[in-house]
Amino acid sequence: MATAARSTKYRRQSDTDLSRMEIMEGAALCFEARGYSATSLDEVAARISSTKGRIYHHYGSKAELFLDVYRAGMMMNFQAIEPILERQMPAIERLKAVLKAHVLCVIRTKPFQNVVGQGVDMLRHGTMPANEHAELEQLAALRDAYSDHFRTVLEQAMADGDIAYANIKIALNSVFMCINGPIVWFTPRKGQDEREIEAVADECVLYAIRLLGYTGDMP
Amino acid sequence: MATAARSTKYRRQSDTDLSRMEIMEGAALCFEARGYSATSLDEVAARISSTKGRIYHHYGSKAELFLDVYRAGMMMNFQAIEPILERQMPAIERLKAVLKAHVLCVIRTKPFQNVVGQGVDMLRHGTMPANEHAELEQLAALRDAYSDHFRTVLEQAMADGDIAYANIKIALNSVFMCINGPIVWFTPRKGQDEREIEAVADECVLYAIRLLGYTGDMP
DNA sequence: TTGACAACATACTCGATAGTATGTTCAAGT
DNA sequence: ACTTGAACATACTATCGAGTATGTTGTCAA
Repeated sequence: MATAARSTKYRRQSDTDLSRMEIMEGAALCFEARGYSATSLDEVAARISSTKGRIYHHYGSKAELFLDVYRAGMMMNFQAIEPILERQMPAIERLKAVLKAHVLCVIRTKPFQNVVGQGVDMLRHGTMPANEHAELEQLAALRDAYSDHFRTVLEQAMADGDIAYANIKIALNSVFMCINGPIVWFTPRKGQDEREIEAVADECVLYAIRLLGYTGDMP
Repeated sequence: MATAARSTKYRRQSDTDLSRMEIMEGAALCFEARGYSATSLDEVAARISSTKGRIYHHYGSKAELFLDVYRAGMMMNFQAIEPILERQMPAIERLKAVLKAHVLCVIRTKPFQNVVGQGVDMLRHGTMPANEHAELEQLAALRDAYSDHFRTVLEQAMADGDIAYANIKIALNSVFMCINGPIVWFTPRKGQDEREIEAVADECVLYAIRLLGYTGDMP
């Protein structure tokens, strides 16, 4: 009985998560296309051939949905790079690998990453209603933690003498601008296979490490 | 009489331009802080201690005001770099100079540049009502022309063998991401003098040309 | 001085949309 | 069979903000 109840609960939970994910994907596309405040929940619902009722069944407000998309985007990023951080290799190699993993991730999850970006400067300028503001800051902390992973690898590679920068804040910001670039300028074309995407990513990574003073070649 | 009428007209025109500029500055700050669609014209009016009536006296719509800010931002950019393009010097030196002029310009006119950025991806995603859409495309062409100036210098420096890139579209995008970075991450601090700002600009330029494979030092 | 107009301010309208209240369906449990 | 509740859809309300209509003031020309 406990088992039955639990299995039921799990199945239900799974259904719920599936439904929420579908909503989030539609929301991410809409937010990317027109921005948070220009997007109506009716649009989001229409995109997934549904109605606003479904969204409000799963989310308490528009802001709550936005924050869930934000969180999902950050999770995708962490999952992309964390396995690499544990590898035993020279810092410069780990840096290359982590940068490439990040670029591939942002290309593949572009709408979500765009929402992350919107969330970042939403916090910076204090939009967002007061009640959700707490969670927004929590997500910003997540973003900082993510950024710190890169900062650490940068400092190690700098200590090894493989790269050189003046001000780490500016250097890190510039690197992020560079590897997040595809969020802005990349447009997937019809019939673009995995090879081409990887080539784009490689070029972005090359520019990012060159920016840091690296003069070697790419593997 | 004709002279008197013209002088009056000119003075009026000057007053009008002053008033419009004040409105534009308020609008740029608001658009930067909360985005185009989240910004109400009442907010813009309040920021300049005025009312919506004044704005609608000078502009036919919210979109029209936005486009005027966009255009003003682009003009600031052109004025910053055009004198440099005519200088006689090696392409790589002209590249450095033009990059620095751009960075200094975006730092000094940050709110306007932010609006330019919003305008760019407004076109990309087809927001903006149909009637103003024509002018938006006209402004996008301006933006392309601006970008072409950089592309040209890049190609010359490449021909001289001073820099090296694989795909010029990706390289150019990466350079712009880098030198436009301050629009996003730069926050002016109290008592920050011209020297510090120039140091930030120099570092951005350094990263931008390193990104292109330049291995020399900065002057 | 008076008429006219530019440059606003004030006071409205009206459509869009976030949020809510209520209705419907269907699957699972008893 | 009947109940219950999750997962929606439908129908409504309330607010906010773009745009408009009208009022006010100061200035210049005749």
